[in-house]
Amino acid sequence: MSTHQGVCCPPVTEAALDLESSQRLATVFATLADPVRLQLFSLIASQTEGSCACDLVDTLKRSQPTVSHHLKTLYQAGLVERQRRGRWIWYTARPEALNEAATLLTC
Amino acid sequence: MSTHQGVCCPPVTEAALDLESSQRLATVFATLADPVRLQLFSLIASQTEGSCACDLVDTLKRSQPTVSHHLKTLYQAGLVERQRRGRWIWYTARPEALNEAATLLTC
DNA sequence: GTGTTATATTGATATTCATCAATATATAGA
DNA sequence: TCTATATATTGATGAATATCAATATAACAC
Repeated sequence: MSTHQGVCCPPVTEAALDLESSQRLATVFATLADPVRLQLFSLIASQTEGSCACDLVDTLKRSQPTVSHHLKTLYQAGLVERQRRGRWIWYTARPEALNEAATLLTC
Repeated sequence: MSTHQGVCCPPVTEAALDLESSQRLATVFATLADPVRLQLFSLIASQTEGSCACDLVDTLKRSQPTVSHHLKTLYQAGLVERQRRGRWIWYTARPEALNEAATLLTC
């Protein structure tokens, strides 16, 4: 963290972002910008043992392909990890990814 | 901030969000999810005295209506304030809004 | 008043993407 | 192998939105 006019500033306000940095950061926010996907992430993150994908369709009231699509998006953004257990796949949150995003916004 | 299984958790991971909460939070993230809009906000936030809208079109290399549209989005999301000075309108960042967003992500 | 400049709005278009049905892939059990 | 189940992928569609040209509004200078 550095300073700007004597006040501690997060990266977003410290200096103007160039287009490339903006694109990278915007991708993080875009991942959380869909309400269904955000709820999906919250569901997974609220269970320390993670969540079985088999349980998420019912809770979200979305089709299986839609849930699978959102899980893929979260995975590719580094927000969740996946682990196969037999026929099932369990997803767990990566809180580090959240911290990285928050670090961009605050000191 | 409360705890979950003995570990301090931000709201997003503390408990599963319902759909309504997810929609509200997702709106905050969606505002920052466009690279041009994020860069625009960063430009404004990096100047403590704010930025004149008249200077932003050249920097962003977008049309005047496009910049105006993004400024409106930022304003409606509470991320910036506007102030008319003669023929010009100056925009300043509201860092509180950033803190609110970050608070959702971390302890 | 007229003219000039700064910003906002309207309307149209193209792109992105959330969603689902259908299908494919993968794993376990018989 | 065959069947059943869990998850992923493909393809199509509709909705949301980023973008711009044209126009409108607002404020100053004259």
